[in-house]
Amino acid sequence: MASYEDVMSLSVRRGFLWPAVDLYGGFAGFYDYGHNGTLLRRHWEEVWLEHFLGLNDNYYLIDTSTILPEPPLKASGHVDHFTDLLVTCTRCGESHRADHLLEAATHVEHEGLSSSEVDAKIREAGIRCPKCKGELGASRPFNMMFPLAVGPTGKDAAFLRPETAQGAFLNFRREFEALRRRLPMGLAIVGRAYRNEISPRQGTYRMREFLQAELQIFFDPVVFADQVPTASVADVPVRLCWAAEKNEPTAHDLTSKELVARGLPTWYVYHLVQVQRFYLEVLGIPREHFRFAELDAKERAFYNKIHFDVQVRQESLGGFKEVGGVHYRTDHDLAGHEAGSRQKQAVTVATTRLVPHVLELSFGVDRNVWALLDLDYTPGERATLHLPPRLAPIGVAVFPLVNKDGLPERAEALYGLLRKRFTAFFDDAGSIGKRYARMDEIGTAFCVTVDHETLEGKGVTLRDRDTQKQVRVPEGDLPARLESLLSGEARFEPAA
RNA sequence: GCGGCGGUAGUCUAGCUGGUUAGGACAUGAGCUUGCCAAGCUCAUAGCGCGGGUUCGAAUCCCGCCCGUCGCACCA
Repeated sequence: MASYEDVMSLSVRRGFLWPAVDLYGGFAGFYDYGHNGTLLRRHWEEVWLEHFLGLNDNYYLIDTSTILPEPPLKASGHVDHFTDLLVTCTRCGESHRADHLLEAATHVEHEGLSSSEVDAKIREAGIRCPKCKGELGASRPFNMMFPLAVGPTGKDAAFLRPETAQGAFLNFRREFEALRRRLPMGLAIVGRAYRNEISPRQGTYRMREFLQAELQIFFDPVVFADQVPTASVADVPVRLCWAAEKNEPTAHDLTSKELVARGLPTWYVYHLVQVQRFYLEVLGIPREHFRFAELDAKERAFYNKIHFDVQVRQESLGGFKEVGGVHYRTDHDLAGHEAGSRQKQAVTVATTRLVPHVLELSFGVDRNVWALLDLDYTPGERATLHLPPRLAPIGVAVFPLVNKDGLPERAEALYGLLRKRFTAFFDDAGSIGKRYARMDEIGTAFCVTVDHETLEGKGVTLRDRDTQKQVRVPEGDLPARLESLLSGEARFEPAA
């Protein structure tokens, strides 16, 4: 666990991440990744893809446009739901959401009203500022999406995509054909999304440009439960809290069976287990720092029927914070695009004709990287980033014990060999202890040192980050040994 | 967006009741050392967020902006 200051200091000093454009004073809501941050993030993406595409043979990665014209975003609901009309009090300057004020005063929902209609209704109902009773000014639209002018006239409205998900829905029909009409079908996208956040804060937690990793699973709700091995997870405890407990730092363990008994679909619970496995086993998040958090109907997005957030407790962000979500979007998206595009989205599988439903596994990549930095970093005398070996920016570092007697040349030759298979790093500056310390702080799990015994054919030393223990390994065995250590197949055994 | 607090080398910080060659620690680079965990010595690099104002003189006082942070609002 590390404080916000510790995470930022490490990130800046060691080339993980920092505020974008800080040369010019910074640009709120945007962060850049340095060389180590980029490697860490890429490794996170690799294990994410491996884990989630591995859930089914029919799950694939695609890549789609980050700019979308208005019609699909109208159909998805973003144009209407993503735009709020704000009214500002002429006396105290406080801004309020017009629809909230109207709803509070008239107890009627007011959706999709224009700015002038809202102004008329506010006057009609005689609504004043709830804070100071001052007179309210004219309403103005605030859209969380970034508008763009595309083409020479810029007449056709377009936006930077507010989520990657739409790319999967827009390409559903094409991929369904290309993948030979099978369900379930999974389309994953790892890419950037953009939201004009009112107040971006807390490092990479809330940004205006961010990376999402999402898997949209298209399925037939009638048969999906029989298509996933739900029995295999029946007794697995799932760590979660209910909507009413979300503000408490608590969590319970309920088995999959119990969750199903409470009314969650078996296929939904199965995916909760798979997401939990990713966090606990692949990312190595301590169990007590992980939970799912239920969202009630009021908090859920308009399209979600069942929604649990994935949360990781972080000291730097002050508690459990959302890093992902498991959303049952029903047929909302495909049905919406069917209406918007007037193109049929229903498909026939075997004898059933249906508009597939969608289960969305959605993750904020930057938030995940931040969570790893928070949880895995222990600052102090022996500052160490305890990343899972595979995720570390550098897989293996190679050092000569001293800079004489031909050791540097020998070490460099070994480095040249290893770098073809691993993310390797060579260093001959300063003392050996300092080099180990530097590697500890960026999470390098294994360091290889060439010493005088190496020259006598007695192999090299292999050092483990977390125990600081060493073993001698014949140079020829090194690649295979590192391979199994980095993949997690083998553990470092000082006695071996 | 509103209000409180803040912004000094890469990092952490002293200085902030105006006058300092803006100090330190760590980090970084070069060299000498170095025989396994941030050792030592020598030298070096590098800073007052941006802009304006007050003043003989501004890191220091005032204003605007930017950025950060906490609270409110927002987070479909």
